[in-house]
Amino acid sequence: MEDARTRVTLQDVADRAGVSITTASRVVNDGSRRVGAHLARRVHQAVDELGYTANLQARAVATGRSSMVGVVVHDIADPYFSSIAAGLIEAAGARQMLVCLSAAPASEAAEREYVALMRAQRARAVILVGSRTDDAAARAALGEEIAAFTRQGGRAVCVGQPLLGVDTIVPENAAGAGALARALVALGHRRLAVLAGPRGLLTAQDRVAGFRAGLAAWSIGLRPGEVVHGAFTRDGGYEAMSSILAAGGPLPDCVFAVNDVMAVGALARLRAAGISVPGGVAVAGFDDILTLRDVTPPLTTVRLPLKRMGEMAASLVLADGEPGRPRVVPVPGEVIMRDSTIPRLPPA
Amino acid sequence: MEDARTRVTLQDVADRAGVSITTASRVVNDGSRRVGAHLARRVHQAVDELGYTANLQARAVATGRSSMVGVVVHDIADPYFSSIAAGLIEAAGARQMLVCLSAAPASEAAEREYVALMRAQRARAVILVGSRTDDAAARAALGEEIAAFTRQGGRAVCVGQPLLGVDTIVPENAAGAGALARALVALGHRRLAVLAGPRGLLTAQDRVAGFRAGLAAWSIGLRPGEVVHGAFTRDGGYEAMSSILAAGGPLPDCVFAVNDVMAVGALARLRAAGISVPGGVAVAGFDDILTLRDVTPPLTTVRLPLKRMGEMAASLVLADGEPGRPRVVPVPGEVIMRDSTIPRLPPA
DNA sequence: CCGATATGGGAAAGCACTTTCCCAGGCTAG
DNA sequence: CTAGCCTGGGAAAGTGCTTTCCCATATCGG
Repeated sequence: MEDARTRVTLQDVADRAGVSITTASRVVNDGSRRVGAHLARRVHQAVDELGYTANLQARAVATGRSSMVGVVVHDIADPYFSSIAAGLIEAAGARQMLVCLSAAPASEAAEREYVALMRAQRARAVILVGSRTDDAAARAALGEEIAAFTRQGGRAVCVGQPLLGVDTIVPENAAGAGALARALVALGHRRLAVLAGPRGLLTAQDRVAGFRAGLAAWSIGLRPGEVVHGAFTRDGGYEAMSSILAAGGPLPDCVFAVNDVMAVGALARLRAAGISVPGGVAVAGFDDILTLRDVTPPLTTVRLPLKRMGEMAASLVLADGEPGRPRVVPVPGEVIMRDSTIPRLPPA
Repeated sequence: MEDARTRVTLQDVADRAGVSITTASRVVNDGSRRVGAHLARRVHQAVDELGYTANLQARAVATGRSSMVGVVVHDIADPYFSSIAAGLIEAAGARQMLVCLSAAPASEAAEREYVALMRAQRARAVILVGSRTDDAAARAALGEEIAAFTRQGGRAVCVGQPLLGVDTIVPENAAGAGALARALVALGHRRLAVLAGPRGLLTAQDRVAGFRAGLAAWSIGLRPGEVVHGAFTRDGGYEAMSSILAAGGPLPDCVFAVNDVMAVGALARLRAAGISVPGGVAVAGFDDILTLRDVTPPLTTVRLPLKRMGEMAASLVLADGEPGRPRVVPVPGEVIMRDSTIPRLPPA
């Protein structure tokens, strides 16, 4: 077996060094116990000559702990998630954790399946990044799987809504959208519309609700036709904007897309319609996606420290808190006013 | 130990079902051998009651094969990589592989380290996504680590330059840039400049070289001052464009940024300088990044099927070719002409 | 100079599985 | 009626590692 020859084990190392496998093991994971300098050298030499690398799987079985952490995002190609993932991967790498990534397109059933897989892998932790949905049944099933995972000794962390009973990094969607709404009204916008994202997604719902609350502070309401749903994507924004245009009435002063990606879609749709921004309609987004900072006109938005949020999630995995009392780490959003919401006329 | 109680093993299942651990194992991985219906039912029931999940690590140790594949990209927040990763993750997930992701910022030393980690994990495969560098020594060291990995039974796949002696998905950077150059000249552009990316990166070098070759077909050359290096990022493009402006001479007809992200930086710099695009200077990029399709003016570029490339890489992992003869899968780029390169005057 | 205490090495018992090999019982074919 | 074969169950030997426990030697205080 060519295979067999090349697969060198600790036993091979021990044999070649003329020591017991115990001693070889102690040398390889130095620190566990002192080994005489002479034998240690012999073992090291054998390791080099044989090109030995410890089998981490076997080690994990023997010790009962692994360094794997599972991360599930909705869509890694979406800059929102890839930014968070970047922070997560960097921080996890620095802490010697092995990150396994999976994509579960906003489906708690798929997330559940991945948590089950991580449970089978005896992963140290699982991190669920992204909005919860309003499907209570699916959420409960997911929660149960997570409970099984934590009961087994794993940690669970979520980035999104604190609805799973685990440590959670919570972007303040409602507060941010509220602040944005107030700022827009302060600028002079009076008739607002919202491109509201998918119906079931709580992040979208929170942002709409927060926006609505912010407007309410100025006694401004949103009528049904002024809230139009669509996918959380560029095309979703494009189409949602389309249906606002198709409705025919007078254009709103300002359109709030619940994320930047949709806002860009809306900009594209308006450009296609020959409507200038902000001259014809103002547009605002949410997230402050880095790659989207150079669109024209520059987009008013609510900045979320995405990369930082990923790092925070990674920290939570290590910092073991008291069980039963999940920690909640709120992350405020910062309103960034740019050209896309300059009012048609300065406020009277 | 609360821990001990909740960690249920196959032995526990066997005990509860009143069968041997052998039988329990056979039932759990059904298919290995027939088991009487009666006992099978008892085992299944025990599994359910105990909430048993097989320990995949232990299984991997026992069987000697794992389903893990390691992926290393330069920067997951970069849309180029996140798109490829998206394809990879989707395809790998469909094939029941577990994807572990790491970021190694264009450093072959870091990649080497990760390959070593995957070797220790006894991963089934490792996929290196991204440009090789011109550091031959580092590349050799990486090659050696990969060789050790494959010798051990792992597969290795690369997306980039076919320089590692492993199966490789090769974007045709030179050919694409060449085609772009010819198209730009055909449009009437005569004085060209290149924002060339980082010096050591072969992908950047290939694109510059291909562009140069394309121009040569029209007997047009690039003088030293017309090729300026910079980071493979938005800011890199911004600064490279800055130094072209700072040089003072007459503006080139068209600037080719070797990737879209840099092109967007260049657009931003030109906007800051009050130079219109394409009125003042034309700008072209490379990659056709999805999130950047809506910048203004729409960017002329060379489209690479990024997501598809990720899927192809995942396929290569499974399709085992003959050893010693690494496969090379070229991926052509498609020139996409958009508004950013409309010439100042129509060609005479 | 002797018993107490480090010190460092190794045998063996895990860890949670798979898989080979053996065996008992039931069936069929001759 | 019996040799031979299939079926399904289990004991036990791996898989590659860690860790406990035991033991021989060396060191040290009194």
